[in-house]
Amino acid sequence: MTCPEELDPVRLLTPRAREVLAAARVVLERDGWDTLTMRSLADELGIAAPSLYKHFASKDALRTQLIALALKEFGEGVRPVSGVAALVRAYRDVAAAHPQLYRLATSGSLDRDALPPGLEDWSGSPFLEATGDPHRAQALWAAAHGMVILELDGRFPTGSAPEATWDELVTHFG
Amino acid sequence: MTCPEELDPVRLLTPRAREVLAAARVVLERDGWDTLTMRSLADELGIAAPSLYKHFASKDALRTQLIALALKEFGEGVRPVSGVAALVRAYRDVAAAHPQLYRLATSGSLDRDALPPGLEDWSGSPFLEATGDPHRAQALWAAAHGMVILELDGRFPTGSAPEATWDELVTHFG
DNA sequence: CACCGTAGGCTAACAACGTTAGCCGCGCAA
DNA sequence: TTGCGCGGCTAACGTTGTTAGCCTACGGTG
Repeated sequence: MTCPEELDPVRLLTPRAREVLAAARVVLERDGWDTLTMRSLADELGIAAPSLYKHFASKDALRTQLIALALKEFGEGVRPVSGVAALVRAYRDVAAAHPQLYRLATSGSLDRDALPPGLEDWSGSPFLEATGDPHRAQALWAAAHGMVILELDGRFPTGSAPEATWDELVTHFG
Repeated sequence: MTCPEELDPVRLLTPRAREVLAAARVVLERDGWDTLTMRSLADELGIAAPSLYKHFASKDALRTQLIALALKEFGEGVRPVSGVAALVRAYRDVAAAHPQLYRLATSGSLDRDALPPGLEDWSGSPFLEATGDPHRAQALWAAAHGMVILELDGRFPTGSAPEATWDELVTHFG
């Protein structure tokens, strides 16, 4: 399932800006957000750091575009899906495939005004479809996110969450 | 319920270091972690920034001590408690009372070697007591954390999670 | 053809950040 | 008295995000 075109965040970017964004993705996933420096990103592109500001107003604006990209891709990666178990499984997998992007997209503040209107809702709608109820959807999403982010941050004693813990979650919401 | 003395992270600190830590708490809750600067913290104490390094080896070491403090206090704030509903309620309240400290303590990497051994387990044990099963405990904790952190970061459309969403969570795990 | 705006680079520089080096004064114990 | 350690200080470094100002190539328009 692919994202409706009017929600595609890349749509409004100039071609060169898309290349910058793509490079930022690579560096992000390789180094993490805090280690992604305007200079290191510029190096990746073979240009000087200040040149980046021809394409993005600030590092934070770049972050917002990366988040928008993530919402699109995660939304696509989790759709189509039927049933809570499959949704949770897909959510988990898509996060594990791009851990740094996931963390960036789901942690800290979010500049909603800079996002294509409707993208955030579209990205989360599979949870609504799987549960049939808005509050159940929110609760399931929060639970799945909690599992993923704690696992990403190595907060479980075993390092990653045991399969049985995931099963527990699915059981309660299934 | 109070934390066993041998788990108290403040125990090993010099008196002056405790004052620095207390000031850091104030500044953290007021400004947030990224805006807490070695210089701003020093200002709060009326000293110069480099002097802080007489008490903590780095900003990250300071962060670790704040996290240890948080584990202790959150563990205390949530105990004694009986039943899933009451635990979730207490968890939510204690996080809402110190949002910045909560975010700091539960996000990003954790230097376990610098924590009093057993503190992390002790802090999480109420979930084990309330559920009676390790995996259920982990799942419930992850779900509660997901709710709290998404709410703190303003990720719910309504700003904060509706009461009904919390009820949903409690219902499924109750 | 001459013109000019725009896209996209560049260097130099700034302020703020975490951090280090090196120095100094006080108080207490041998 | 001497020494030492605790807890301050200033000066400075490298790195960060960011700004200012300049230059070049190119694509359309008079």
